[in-house]
Amino acid sequence: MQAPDETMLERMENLLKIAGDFTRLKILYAIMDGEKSVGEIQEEAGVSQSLASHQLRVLKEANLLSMRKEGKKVYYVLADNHVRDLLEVVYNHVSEENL
Amino acid sequence: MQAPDETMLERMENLLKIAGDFTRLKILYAIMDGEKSVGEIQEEAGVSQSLASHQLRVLKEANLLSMRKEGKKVYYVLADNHVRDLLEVVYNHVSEENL
DNA sequence: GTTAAATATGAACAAATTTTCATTTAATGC
DNA sequence: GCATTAAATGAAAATTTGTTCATATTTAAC
Repeated sequence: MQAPDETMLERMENLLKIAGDFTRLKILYAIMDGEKSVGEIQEEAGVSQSLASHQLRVLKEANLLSMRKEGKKVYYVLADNHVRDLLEVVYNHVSEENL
Repeated sequence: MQAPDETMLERMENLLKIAGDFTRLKILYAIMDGEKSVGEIQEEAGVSQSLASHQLRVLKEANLLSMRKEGKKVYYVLADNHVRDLLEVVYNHVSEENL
């Protein structure tokens, strides 16, 4: 098999790096079922306001999330189903691990 | 959807972190088609002997690789097809990105 | 037992990342 | 306008990570 070119590998690296963080994983799962406000996300993920906001920005910049403002609140959603697929594959892998 | 428990999330984090590195991605693709010796891997991935060895250990400890010794040489292979699946999903995601 | 080849290891350094804390901006209601 | 709520931001501290360099181990050949 031919390995992806450097640019592709870099993008893959970036996506994996961004998904590969405990806080961000919790955030992603918090909005699996649909959009949530920052406040709801921080509560469900159990992280501080600032941390939620910082990591939401990271996820957004990586195009894993999109957002919408309504009044004082900001709502985030998964950008598409790739994220869901990725997390599913990863979940399946680790649940079949025999440790 | 119910988020995976903390232990699962940690394992997922770990797998994603380990896959999310340029050098390690190159190594993984180097052995996509079958086992290779460390020497072949370092050449194909274009990294130093020491770096190849260090990262092979990381991949091995994460159970992404298994190895076999034969004479002076050590051969590494992908541990299973999950790795392939994961990289495929990630590749598909990034190739559909509109940047 | 020496030498050479292949791989592994440990320590040190540089760089990147995650988190916290304090502050700021934006939107609303009074 | 002022106060309040929600979210974002910036800088600093804390931690983790990736890489290199030098050295060690292992195996085989002589």
